[in-house]
Amino acid sequence: MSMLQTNSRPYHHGNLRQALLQAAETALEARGATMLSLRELSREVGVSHTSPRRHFADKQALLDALAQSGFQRLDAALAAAAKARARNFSVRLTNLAQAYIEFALKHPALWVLMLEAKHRPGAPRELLDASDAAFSNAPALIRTGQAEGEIVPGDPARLSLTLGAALQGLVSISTEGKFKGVPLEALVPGIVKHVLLGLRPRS
Amino acid sequence: MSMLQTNSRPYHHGNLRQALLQAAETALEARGATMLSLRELSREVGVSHTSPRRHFADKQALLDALAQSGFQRLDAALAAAAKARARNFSVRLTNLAQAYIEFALKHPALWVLMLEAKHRPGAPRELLDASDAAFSNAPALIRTGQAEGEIVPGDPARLSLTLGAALQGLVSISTEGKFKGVPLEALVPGIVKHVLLGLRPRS
DNA sequence: ACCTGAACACCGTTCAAGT
DNA sequence: ACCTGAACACCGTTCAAGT
Repeated sequence: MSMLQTNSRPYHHGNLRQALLQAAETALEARGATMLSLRELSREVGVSHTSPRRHFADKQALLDALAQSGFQRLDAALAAAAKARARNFSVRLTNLAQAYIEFALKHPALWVLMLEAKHRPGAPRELLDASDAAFSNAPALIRTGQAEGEIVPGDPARLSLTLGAALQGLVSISTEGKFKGVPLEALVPGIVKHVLLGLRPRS
Repeated sequence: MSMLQTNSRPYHHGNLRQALLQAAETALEARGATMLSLRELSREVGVSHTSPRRHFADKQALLDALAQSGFQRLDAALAAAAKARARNFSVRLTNLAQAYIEFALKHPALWVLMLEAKHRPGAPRELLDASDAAFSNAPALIRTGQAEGEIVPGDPARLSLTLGAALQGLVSISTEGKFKGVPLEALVPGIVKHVLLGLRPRS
């Protein structure tokens, strides 16, 4: 009866949306996106299998919401890394890069989900906005670098595309956080150096 | 009866494995990986829903085989692009890059499947081998560049990682083949140039 | 408002059986 | 060898109904 209801789990659950997202993320990292079942999530959260419908139109909507929260957390992590003061520009750039890699390696399944969700035709606007926000951190730092004379002139978005793409690709190319046995974290400084100095010899 | 059998579709189908892979790829690009059903593929190919079992242990095995064939085709496309003769090195590098981008944009759903399959823990060795082969084209070209004095000395694998990652990331970052409205093909020369010359001003 | 239970039309996978 | 049909234990989604 109602006497059994507690504040942490009232009749109307109170937090079903958040509880479902949390359970989904755990299940996602543990068993993969293919194995994720709304019914199973409902069971874990302790609610009937039709309840999620109140908060998510369908399974895809739940996955989109999860991806969106991922982009928001990525944005926060990158912003924090970019804000950290450091003696020279390339160190700050490396810090941003490391934060990016760290996030991807920490939530590998969520990472894949984020990319998929973003690419899907008809992805919700909110999701794309969250993604754009996260990917605006690198251009902002590049702009700072230009002001300091550390970066060639040009459109910051275009210039940071090379760095951002290299980092994004580093994660995609690697398997289990490594490339040819070397952990990605150890590869980041080299990547940043190459992007700054280029592969062509400086006569 | 047996009189109705034709050479193109004998009783034992003859080509069920290939037919399933073809149908799967078509369905994949048309409806997405989530919507892909073995039973539906069986119906399309005209076979009972248990027949795929003869050729693929389970659904994942079929997807892995599809991803593997993707890597093999990517390898062929990249090898062809790298072989094409061109006056100077950076043009050859750009050609390779364009072939890479072209493949990814031509088969977007297959592309995602390939990356996922490769990242999945327990991915079959054959799949990883096919992936490694495809990703060996860039280091090979970098090695050539070093011989011509166009690329700084160093481990070709490490050096080409920056280029390969940048291209891979370019696809991942983009939505519907565009980045901020600009088609990826138009962005490739700039990326290659940045990777060669670097973002830091050349005094 | 928020949640439930029954019902519908699907799945993937297994297994004994057919040619 | 290769394929089939029935059966099992699941899905996602819909809908009328409960508090």
